[in-house]
Amino acid sequence: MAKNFTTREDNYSQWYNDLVIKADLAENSAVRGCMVIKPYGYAIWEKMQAALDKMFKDTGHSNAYFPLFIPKSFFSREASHVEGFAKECAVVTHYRLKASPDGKGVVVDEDAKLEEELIVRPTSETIIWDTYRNWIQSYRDLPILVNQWANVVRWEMRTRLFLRTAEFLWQEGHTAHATSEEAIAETQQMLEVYATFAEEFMAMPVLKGFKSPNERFAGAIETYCIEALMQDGKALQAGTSHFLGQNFAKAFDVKFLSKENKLDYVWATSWGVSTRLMGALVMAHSDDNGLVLPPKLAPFQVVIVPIYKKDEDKIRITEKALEIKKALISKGISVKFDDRESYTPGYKFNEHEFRGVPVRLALGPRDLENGTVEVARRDTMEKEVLQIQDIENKIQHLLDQIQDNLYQKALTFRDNSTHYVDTWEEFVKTLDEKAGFIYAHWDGTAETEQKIKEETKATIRLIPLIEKKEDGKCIYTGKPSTQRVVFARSY
RNA sequence: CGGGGUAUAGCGUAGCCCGGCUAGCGCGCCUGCUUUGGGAGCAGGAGGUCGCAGGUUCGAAUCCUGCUACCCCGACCA
Repeated sequence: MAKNFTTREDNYSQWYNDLVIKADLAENSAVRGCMVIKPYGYAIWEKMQAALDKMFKDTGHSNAYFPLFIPKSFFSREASHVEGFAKECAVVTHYRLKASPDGKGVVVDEDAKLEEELIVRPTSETIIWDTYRNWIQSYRDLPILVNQWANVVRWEMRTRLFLRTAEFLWQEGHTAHATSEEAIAETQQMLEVYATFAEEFMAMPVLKGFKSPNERFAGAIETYCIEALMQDGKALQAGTSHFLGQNFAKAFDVKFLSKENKLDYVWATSWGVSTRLMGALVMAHSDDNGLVLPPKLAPFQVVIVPIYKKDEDKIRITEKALEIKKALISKGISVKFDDRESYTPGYKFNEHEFRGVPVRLALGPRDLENGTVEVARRDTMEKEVLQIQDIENKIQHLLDQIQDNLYQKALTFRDNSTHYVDTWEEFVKTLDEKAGFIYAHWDGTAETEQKIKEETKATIRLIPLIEKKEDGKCIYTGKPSTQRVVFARSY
């Protein structure tokens, strides 16, 4: 059991905050709402990036980079887009400082006022579509399949490490297509990519669906999303993919000539996931002993801790440990040999457990005698002693098992936290007593959705993609409905 | 941005009501010796603008005012 560490039952949000800081993932910075992502946390993000980036490339996308700053006028071009983001934009108004009159520090030089103010991007649709205008003349220029890895700024009132910060890292894909069908297919394809990533790499099951008009991205025709369930029964939006129709093409006058020599507006998509996934990852698997990482995203999959008393043991154990390390590396397993001398084995055990290293090997004099090694897995906290012989294959198998077990555990949890309700009383009761995803009928109006939100804080997380048509009555108004939607309280 | 709370060494805290501090303790840190199969022990040592700025007072960590940051609850949101 970790020292001075809040348990989930005791205070879930405190548990999360403590975990992020004590597992060395991130910390608050001197700038309000902005975090410092520490090396260990960033290493996990890099693993996520690498996996996603490969999936983007495999589906034909290329990376590019667009400016951090966006001319203010660009924003006003697409009406609902401005409306959605205006309240949380950081604005650059000047380009120079000068020594302050009292000689203490610097002040903004009022003479250096920008002719047109610049917005720090909260998302890049506008600058990108302004650019695409010059890239696109005919159907031969399409599709454009571009992604960018970048930071964005949304001036949030209340922030939490990874889950909501004023500045965050993400990727945003922006594609341009000749037809509506192709753009919709792209939107759905990227949703699948996100779902696959969440399930295969993060070991986190997700629901796929699309948003109600209320929850839709500002400027989109349709917003698709994946939603995951956290251990406290709250939902977390883990990724979004938007079909933007011709909204941005019209706003930025991006037209192309078709094969038939007809001029038409270009069809668009955009899609993104952010460092918020780090928060999702923490909350999906971790326990009261600290972080639990799926092997596919762990900075180190295996840590080897040597145990010795005498110097001669140390030499022999180090030699054997390095041998094991080499064998594991030959199988593509990432290994850290923790030979720090200033910490005891017990200390190291606790530290690596807290940081979520999937597998720990402990190697001492007894093991040398017997040709064995002690293997401890983080997900179940089980220990066993194995023959060193063929250890690389055994560990590889174990890592696969851990990855799978984490997914199954999360899936079982989600299944047990998914409820079907048909009456308002049941709905309110389930929300308060069980939380989780609630499938219920809704009359399809924004008013009803808003009322439900006001009364219960629950929102429609998504309208399931796989349409199971089922006649029913709206839990709030009793009006007819043809399909259940998913409600939950959310992050 | 509204309501509440907190701010003392790297971290966690005592002291604050009732001013007298040369600011105490635990963890961590440094040095040495002994240790090492689940957060080692002993000895010695370093480390503080008491969040910031004013004010009251012979004297302020302590009382007053303003500001800032963080936490919790709302509104907003990935």
